[in-house]
Amino acid sequence: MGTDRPLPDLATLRPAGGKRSSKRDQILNVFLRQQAHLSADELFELVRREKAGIGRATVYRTLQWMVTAGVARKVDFGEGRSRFEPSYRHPRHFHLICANCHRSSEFLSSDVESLIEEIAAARHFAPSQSVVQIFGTCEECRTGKQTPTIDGATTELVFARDALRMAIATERSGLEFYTRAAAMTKDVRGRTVFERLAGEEREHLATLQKRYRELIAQDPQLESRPTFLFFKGAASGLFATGAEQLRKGVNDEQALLIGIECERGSHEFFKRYGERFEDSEGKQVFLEFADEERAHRDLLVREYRSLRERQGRHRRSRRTPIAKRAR
Amino acid sequence: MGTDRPLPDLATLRPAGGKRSSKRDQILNVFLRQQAHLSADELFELVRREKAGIGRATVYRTLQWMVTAGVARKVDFGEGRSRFEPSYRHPRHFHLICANCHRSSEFLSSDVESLIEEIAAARHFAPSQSVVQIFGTCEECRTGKQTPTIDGATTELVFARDALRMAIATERSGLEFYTRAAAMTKDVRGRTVFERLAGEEREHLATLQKRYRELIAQDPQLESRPTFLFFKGAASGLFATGAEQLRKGVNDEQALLIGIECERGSHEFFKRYGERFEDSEGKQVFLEFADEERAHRDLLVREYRSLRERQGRHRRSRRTPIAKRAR
DNA sequence: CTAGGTGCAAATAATTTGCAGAGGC
DNA sequence: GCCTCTGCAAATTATTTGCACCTAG
Repeated sequence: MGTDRPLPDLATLRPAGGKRSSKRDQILNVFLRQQAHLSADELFELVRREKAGIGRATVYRTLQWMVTAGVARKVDFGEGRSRFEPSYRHPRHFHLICANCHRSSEFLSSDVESLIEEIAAARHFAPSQSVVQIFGTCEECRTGKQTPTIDGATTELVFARDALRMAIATERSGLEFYTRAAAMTKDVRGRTVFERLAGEEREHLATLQKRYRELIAQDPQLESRPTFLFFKGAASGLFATGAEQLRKGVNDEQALLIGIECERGSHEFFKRYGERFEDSEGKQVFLEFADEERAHRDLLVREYRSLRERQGRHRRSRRTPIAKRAR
Repeated sequence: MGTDRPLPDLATLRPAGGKRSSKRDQILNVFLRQQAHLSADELFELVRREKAGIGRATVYRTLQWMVTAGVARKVDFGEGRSRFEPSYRHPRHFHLICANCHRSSEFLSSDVESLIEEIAAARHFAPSQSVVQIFGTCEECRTGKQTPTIDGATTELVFARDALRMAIATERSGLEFYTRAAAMTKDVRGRTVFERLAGEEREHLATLQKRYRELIAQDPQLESRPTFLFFKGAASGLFATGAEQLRKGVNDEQALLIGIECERGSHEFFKRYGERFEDSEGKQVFLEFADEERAHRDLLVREYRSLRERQGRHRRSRRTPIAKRAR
């Protein structure tokens, strides 16, 4: 398990501020291979087991340095000593901590993050890091029965799974939006655009689902593992609201504008989230999806311009069209 | 300042599990008078200043006991030592912690709380306590200029202020809802009910605003102090959604049902929040408001029943699609 | 009378520091 | 050669414990 996980390039991770060092690399190496939250002393033990002659103080000093360098993050579960975790994978994440078995499990929540940002902004506070810890009793300690978990070895997979789930939900909602928009658009060209987008969504949906199935195949338990990434907006968000607006009745132009707005928002979201993470399948999914959304938006924008132009031409008498291709 | 803040009854706070004790009361007393987050040693210093002959160990033991007894809460700001805060005032609250000046400031957020609950539920985790800490730089450290703060002496006032603000926002939104509902309701009796409710909202709104002004008069800076209680749903929540639905067009019966739903939700929220806190003006506001919402809901329910009854009587001549309400 | 509370000093535990020597640039 | 890193041991800091003594019920 796990030792074969691709480690990030040490040179990249170790920023300026210290000498090349030999021992540091040793310690860093051992540290990065771990998947649990280590205490300084546990790390010391591990290091000494691999190579004798490294002092405890050095481990402490190296940990300090790793934290200031941003390679490691210090977490405090209230045990009276600090634990450390590599920070390269998920820049921000939060913890569920079982008061009984002392194990911790991680999660991401873009909803919590944005609330925190809002609150900080309201207080004119410049946030640098936030800690969210939910203490309580885990399912296993409560019911006794063992349930699939997310450990270091599976985090990547689960993250990818959740990214895909979000993308699929958004895609579904987009498909519904475009289908509805196509059905109600009067302008022929506009309708064609919506139909084309609906088609693309359908196609891409199929791709995503295939990819999802492939991912699932990598770990038979993957689907039953707990949610890692919480985000309420994916399915119930932009496109759903857009479809809602369509239902109330709008004209062709408005439908296009709504579509543009949805794609823009969706693109922003996926891009922002995708950029937050280190290389991984999940990041990939986010970024690809962001790209697709932008392409769609561009298409809609072109169509919107064209519609306006044709309307303008019609409204006046007839003028020579200037086929301006945006990009 | 501040020593005259009414202290909660010691007998109530000190639960079974220990002897009457004399020193403990001393320590507890000093502790409860404080408004800052004390470290064990700081408390020891304070206690020894008031009465010599109390050992450091006793302070530590008493703090431990206070925590298990639920009188105090242990907070960890990552300084390598624990701090403690009395837990009687706000059962749950979170912290903004300035990494520069090491001061911390508190906030409440029902939004964060509910997200946390959702996440815990999704993970089948039974949460008991949650910690949210936002580390960063406070406004004062960043800009140098001093801004009004929330300290122990003003927390109660600010909490009451925010409770009132929420109530006022909800009331406003309710007023709009009922005004709109009254305007579009065809049934005379139903319209009268909506008008009456609109009237009540208007009246209560005036009361709340008066109360708000009185509160503000107690502290000239009160209005400019930062937000303590974050809750997005108050103004933009239930009633606003309800009004939105009205705008889309509904019949009398549906309008009543929407009203009932809004009042129910609103009542639940204010009740739940009101129950969470120790005696204070803010709690008062929440509970009173909860009561009012329930009264309104009851009125609407009665009216709804009456309408159904009357419709039943004239069933054959009226076009009455009976919207089945599940839930 | 007796269980639990208390002070003091000593013990732990986690982490830091002083200092002489080693190693990278 | 200079400056930083490193190991070791000693120091510091926060907190706990052992133990003889006290006090409320």
